[in-house]
Amino acid sequence: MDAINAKLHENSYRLTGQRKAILNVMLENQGRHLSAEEVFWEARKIFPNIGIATVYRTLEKLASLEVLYKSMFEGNKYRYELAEDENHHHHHVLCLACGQISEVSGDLLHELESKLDEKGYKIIDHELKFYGYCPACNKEK
Amino acid sequence: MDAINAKLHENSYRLTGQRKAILNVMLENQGRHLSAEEVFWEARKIFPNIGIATVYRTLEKLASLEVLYKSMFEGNKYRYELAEDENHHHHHVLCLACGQISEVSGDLLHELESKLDEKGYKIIDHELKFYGYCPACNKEK
DNA sequence: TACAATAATGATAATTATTATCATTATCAA
DNA sequence: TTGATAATGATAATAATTATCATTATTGTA
Ligand SMILES: [Mn+2]
Ligand SMILES: [Mn+2]
Ligand SMILES: [Zn+2]
Ligand SMILES: [Zn+2]
Repeated sequence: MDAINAKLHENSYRLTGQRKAILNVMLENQGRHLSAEEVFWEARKIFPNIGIATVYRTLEKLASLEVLYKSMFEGNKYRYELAEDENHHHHHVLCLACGQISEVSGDLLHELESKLDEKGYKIIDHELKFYGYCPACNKEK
Repeated sequence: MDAINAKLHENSYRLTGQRKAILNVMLENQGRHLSAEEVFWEARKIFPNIGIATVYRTLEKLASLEVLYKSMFEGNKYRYELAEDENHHHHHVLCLACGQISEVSGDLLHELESKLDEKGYKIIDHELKFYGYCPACNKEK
């Protein structure tokens, strides 16, 4: 939290009550991937008058500072999670039956990236999603 | 085109003039990734009265038959392209400077997929995107 | 401490892509 | 030819996000 505060301060972003509330929501929900609206309702429990615009603005700001990581799963809305590692993020498995999002840490993509380097590309980041069935749903069939 | 017609027929989807126009647009733009609106304007040149709703409906249908492949790049709108291979699709490199989308064929993901299999997942598909600079933009710097 | 500059907020309007509705028209199979 | 069904186009509705703007809060400085 102090690290985050410092990061905000560096960029002259003020750590207001609203932003604190949103950060608390994200900290309390580590491992989950929350939509802006979900964050909004959780944040209201801590800071009742917070507006949805502030939630969107704050999530955006925190994502741009890489405090949060923003991604899209079903293709209609963004979801946010705390960005643990500075350098590289993990990948996701989306269950086609129950919608559960689980995570994969292994990173076999450097090989492919270096192939692209050889071709003249400069790869900065990548995003990988798996679609399938989680162990629970897979067992049921 | 005959293969596509057969596919439509199997599912009792009629190959109307509008659908033919849209398919022509996609065939004439192989390698490109078109949004619904781009398809709409191109299709109007062939079939002037075609409506945007028909374009959306047709793209959706063709994607569900795997004649087209649908994906999202910048996070606001879907893009469509002809699906060449029945089995597995290619991956994309999005240039952070010029926005150009290029393609990668190599597929090193089976390794990761089999690791997930061992954990009890059943992986059906995956989606991989690289973000970086294309050779041209990379040279400029 | 008071003040002026600046940043942040909340309400709400606007935007954008997509989907739903529905009356009309086209196509198919018998 | 005809009746059933599918497809179409115009347009309304939806849903997520962004923009606007007047008001309020915070900050560093005099
Ligand atoms: Mn995650
Ligand atoms: Mn492609
Ligand atoms: Zn599941
Ligand atoms: Zn480029």
